[in-house]
Amino acid sequence: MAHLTASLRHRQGTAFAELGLTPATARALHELDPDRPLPARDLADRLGCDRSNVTALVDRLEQAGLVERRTDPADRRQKTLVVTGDGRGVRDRVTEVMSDSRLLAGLSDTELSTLRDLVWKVSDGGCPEPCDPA
Amino acid sequence: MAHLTASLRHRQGTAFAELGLTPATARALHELDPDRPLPARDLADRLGCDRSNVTALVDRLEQAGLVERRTDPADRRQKTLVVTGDGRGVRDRVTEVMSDSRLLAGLSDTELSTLRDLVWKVSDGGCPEPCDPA
DNA sequence: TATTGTTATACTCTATAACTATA
DNA sequence: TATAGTTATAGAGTATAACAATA
Repeated sequence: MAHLTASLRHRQGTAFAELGLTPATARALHELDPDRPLPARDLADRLGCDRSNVTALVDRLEQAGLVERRTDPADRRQKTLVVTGDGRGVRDRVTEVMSDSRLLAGLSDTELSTLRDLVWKVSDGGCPEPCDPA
Repeated sequence: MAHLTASLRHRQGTAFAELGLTPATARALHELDPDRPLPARDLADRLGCDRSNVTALVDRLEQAGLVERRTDPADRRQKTLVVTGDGRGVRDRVTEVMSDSRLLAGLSDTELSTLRDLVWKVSDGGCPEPCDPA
């Protein structure tokens, strides 16, 4: 198990680095909806982390030209996050990496669905929150 | 997959915290041999990280009374790490948590061995080093 | 000269708390 | 007063580089 998670993280981290992203910024980009602006607060919820972290994450995505901040006219406290044209392309690559096509290429369809079932069975027993929801 | 790794890390992190350990110190303690002193350099190799990090990790384990530093008489550059009596008990608990008995309790023996086989098959294709070995 | 452990430093990730501007 | 985003700060984890002691 430890072997699997280490292997997964290492390969994804390397692939993300080639896109100029860290694992956290890659995941943030992945959680954004390319077709609909998302308030920063909602992104924090999706990432399961505090809003304060989203600021730095989006700073870097914005600096890379992948995301834009826009003030919501309806509620001027909110800033919505919009994926740019460049951002869409990079986000697609991130999604590919996350679906682990290379990683799972060695498995047959049957093995793949068996693995998926077992993984779900194992992980469903646990807390759904990745971070402490206190 | 992401769900599984997040769930795993969350549960282990919580269990380690109850032992007064962080994930990294728990893993360091786990990699030590309770019956044979290990040079700090070898611990770094087992953890797949730089020697410089081992210093702080062992500092905390030593402060908690779980590990002792001893200068190797044969090569006075080396300091060997010895697990104390207290350390053995805590290390046993860490090993239990890592074997994930609670996590895997819902699976039958057959399912368990199938899962193990598939996980091995998937992870074997990757780089065995968790960190950048450059 | 090469190696062991340490220190100093930096960057990423994440958490809390205080601040601002809105509402 | 409550909320959204920001800033400041802290700690864990990990990396590189330079250093002292030893080989």
